[in-house]
Amino acid sequence: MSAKKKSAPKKELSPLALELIAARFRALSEPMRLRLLNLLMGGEKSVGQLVEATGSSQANVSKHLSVLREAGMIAMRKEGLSSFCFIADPIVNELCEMMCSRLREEMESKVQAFDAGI
Amino acid sequence: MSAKKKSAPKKELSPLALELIAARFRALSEPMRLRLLNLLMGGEKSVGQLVEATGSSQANVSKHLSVLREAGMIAMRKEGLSSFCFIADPIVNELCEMMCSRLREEMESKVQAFDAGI
DNA sequence: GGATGACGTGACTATATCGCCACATAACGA
DNA sequence: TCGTTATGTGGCGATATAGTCACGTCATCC
Repeated sequence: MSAKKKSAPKKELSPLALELIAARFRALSEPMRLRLLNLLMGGEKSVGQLVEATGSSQANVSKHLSVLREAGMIAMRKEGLSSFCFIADPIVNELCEMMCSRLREEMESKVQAFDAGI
Repeated sequence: MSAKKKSAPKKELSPLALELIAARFRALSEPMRLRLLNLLMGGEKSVGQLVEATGSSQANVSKHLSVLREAGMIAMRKEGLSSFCFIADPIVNELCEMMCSRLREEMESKVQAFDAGI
């Protein structure tokens, strides 16, 4: 074949791949879902615990958990009456921490620019 | 102070931080914007070039570029009649490549599970 | 000055999503 | 079986967003 794998001067992503990637980012694009993920980073929790921790309604939490589950970011484990959620994709931690540190850098640079009188 | 920086057993994110992080992920949650970013990974391009490459309308491309610009992911450079766009935040490459490779892993594991007859 | 090309922007429609409500479902105990 | 508890789900209204159309703006060329 003439195609060389390592060169790849221009790799166009297929519409399906674009939609899949967008869907995963979309799952992370809501503050409430980020909050739930942030809580789950401290270990698995039941839906009720998440409801109490967030102060939101149970229905709302349940729907957001469904979104995260369909995106493959969390998984559920049933135990008696309760359903326990846990992070199923380690990429969640990486992505969130990366974004957090990046935001912190930006804000700090803005503070520096402000202090410099620019 | 009693608070130790390195321990941080539970770090709750502020509503502002959550909204800022969500806004950045939201900018990446649309296939068309991912497509534009993917094109810009090959180097800076004018708006017209992006319009031609995507086949979308000029107005639509312009609006998506505005979203990416407000999210701080790209920047513009005017040269004569044209405006050239380029990726301003290196996190874009990392995030997209990370997500791409993660998706590839998942799909491959699904293929293996399918081949295994599960 | 007037015409042209490249780009941004406001108005509009269609669609998607959030949060809430009520209700349905499943598991457990008396 | 009946009631209680924990969770999932369909419907609803309000809001947000993608895409399109038309128009405005700015730089360039005649």
